[in-house]
Amino acid sequence: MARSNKTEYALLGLLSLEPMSGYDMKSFIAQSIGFFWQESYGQIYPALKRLHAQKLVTRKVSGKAGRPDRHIYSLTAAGRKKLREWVGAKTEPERLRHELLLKLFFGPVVTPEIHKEQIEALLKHQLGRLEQFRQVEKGILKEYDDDDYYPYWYSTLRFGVLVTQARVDWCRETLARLKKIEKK
Amino acid sequence: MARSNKTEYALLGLLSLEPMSGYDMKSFIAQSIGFFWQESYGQIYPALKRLHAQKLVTRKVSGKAGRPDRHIYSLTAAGRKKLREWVGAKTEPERLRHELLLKLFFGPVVTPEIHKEQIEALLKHQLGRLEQFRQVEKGILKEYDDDDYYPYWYSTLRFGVLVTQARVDWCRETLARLKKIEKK
DNA sequence: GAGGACATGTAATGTGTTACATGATTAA
DNA sequence: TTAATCATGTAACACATTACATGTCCTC
Repeated sequence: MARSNKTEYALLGLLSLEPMSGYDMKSFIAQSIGFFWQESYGQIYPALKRLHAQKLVTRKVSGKAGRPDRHIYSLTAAGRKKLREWVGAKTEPERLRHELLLKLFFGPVVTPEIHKEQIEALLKHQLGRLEQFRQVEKGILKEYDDDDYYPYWYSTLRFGVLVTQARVDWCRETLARLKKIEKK
Repeated sequence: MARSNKTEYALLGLLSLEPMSGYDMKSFIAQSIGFFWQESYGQIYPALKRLHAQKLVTRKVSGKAGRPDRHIYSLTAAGRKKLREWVGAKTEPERLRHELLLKLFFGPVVTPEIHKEQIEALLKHQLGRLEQFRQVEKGILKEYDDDDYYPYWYSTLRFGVLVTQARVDWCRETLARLKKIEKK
């Protein structure tokens, strides 16, 4: 493993679903795993070049009239092997860097009112996401019910639901705690 | 705001608690907010230099025999003002980059057994953290009960407890789901 | 005619960790 | 005697986002 470039593994993973271009990858990510993973073109295109140089993917150029060429990448056997190794390798737990919690930690430097505004904004945001997850949950049930991928994709969605719900609960209990401070 | 350097605000915040050195900051962070915020010396020392150049902090050098000099920084009025502005400013929601979820999303590329191992390792880790949080919760109740900071520090801790508990729940339900796949 | 989708790519910039450099004191 | 703690700082490297560059087609 050593210094593993996670972007490269993410792209290999996407190609294990189906052959696609860098452009496809960006929009696929946005529509599916965007809430826990994101990549920019500035990462994707150089990474694809490196993967191609290592023969972990193949490239086919397909041109349509009046459209820029599409570079369609496919996984090679070596690429699939590399992907499998990564999936099986030890995963370091994520580190948070949570700006709102940091602000809250320095509490008395501002009024409780200001912290309340911050948390209300976060709560609103999380409730919106929760609603989105519920919508996706419905969609996934109808479309993919019998697919091999279904339990895996459903599991990632459930992560979103459970963690977002926990964050919503936290916002509410923290708002209540801040109200108590104001009364003093 | 524009391009705000979060490290600098974090350090201003720490100095709002009490004057301290860069070295102090690193260890303070590790013992308190480390689970949602971290800084390295490579960030801290240059940031302190910049804050000093902007007169947001003052520096006093205190030397003890046989020990390297300590540079003790304190917040200036301008620094405190800057800190308050940041706390009140809009906070962008955090973005996750969750490697384990990414691996899971590519599910059928390996056996369910491999995903189970991954999630069991995560579960073990999260349970350890949960236990730590419970210990800190006890400690905080005894020591800081009547402090101005108490509700704020307690709130950050509660975030850890609630979100970690949600992750634990997720691990368990996902393990159950993976078992069903194996049976097929 | 303005803006967005399509499509690939590089450059600049920001931001973060790790390794290196120095060197005394103290505890195992 | 080996390692950890104390203490500051720089340099190298890794990784990510955003801006820039190019250019057509299609929709409002």
